Amino acid sequence: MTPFTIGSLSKGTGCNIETIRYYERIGLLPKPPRSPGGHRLYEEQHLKRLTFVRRCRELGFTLEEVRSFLGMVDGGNYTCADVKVLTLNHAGEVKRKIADLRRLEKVLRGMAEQCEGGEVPECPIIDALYRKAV
Amino acid sequence: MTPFTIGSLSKGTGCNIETIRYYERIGLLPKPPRSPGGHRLYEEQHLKRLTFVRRCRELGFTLEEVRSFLGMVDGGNYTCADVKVLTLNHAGEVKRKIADLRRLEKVLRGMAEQCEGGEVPECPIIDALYRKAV
DNA sequence: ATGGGACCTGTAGTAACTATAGGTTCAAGG
DNA sequence: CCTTGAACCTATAGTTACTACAGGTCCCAT
Repeated sequence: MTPFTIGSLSKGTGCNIETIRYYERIGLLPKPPRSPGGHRLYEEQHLKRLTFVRRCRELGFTLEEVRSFLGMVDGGNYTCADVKVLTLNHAGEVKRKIADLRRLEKVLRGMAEQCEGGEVPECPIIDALYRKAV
Repeated sequence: MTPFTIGSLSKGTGCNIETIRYYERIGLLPKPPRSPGGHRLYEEQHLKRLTFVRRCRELGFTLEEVRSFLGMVDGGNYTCADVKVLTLNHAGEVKRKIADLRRLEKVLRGMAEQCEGGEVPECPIIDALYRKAV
């Protein structure tokens, strides 16, 4: 259980060093103790917390949402129901985003289909962009 | 064919005024002529160009991609094939993004399912975030 | 001629990092 | 013990694509 440096924390979490310092600056991670020379010294708890943050980010939660998760956890004043609501809301947003992107892909492929891809500068895609509504 | 103001251009395209000025600043839209008092005066061509830009943005192209479309159009040195490649590449990216989000939604719903939503502070979602890999 | 809405410029703020400059500390090899 | 170079430090600026001021000017209908 010897403390480790920011470089090790970075490797252990896959989170890059600048980002770790950034999280500390905005108050998402606690200020860790320092070595006599001023280097940050981390322990297991920091690694866990940062892992939590990164996982939330991978799931598409904003830093503010992560902050409120952490606030609940730190305060111990959350209920399972609270967390479930946040999670399902977020899942709903993701679903909407998927629907948007699906529509988008369809439009793009539709445009490309009308295009013969020849060596001429008359292109139905460009025309579509100039004229058609999405 | 009388020239119109930035407010009308904004209404005609659904693009907000600050954004129009921003596009001009970064060289995506040409600097239009001005009234004696310094107000911007637009014509049909500007409206078409801005519509093109907004449509590309709705389709998820970055401003740099839009810039290269416009460069091709302005230079007249593009072929239908060029445009098709860019479009299909972009469609591929969108497809990948959809796949990611689908995986994401599944994880989120899976986590929520394991949660009874009770009034207790022991929450399987929080546990999952602390422990499981995505 | 006057009031107020539309316009002007320039700057700063947003999210979530990433990158750079210019300096200090640490640990391993000689 | 000393040196060297990798890893660390701070502070600031840049990224994308806008958006939001502040503080002023213009235009046009009454």
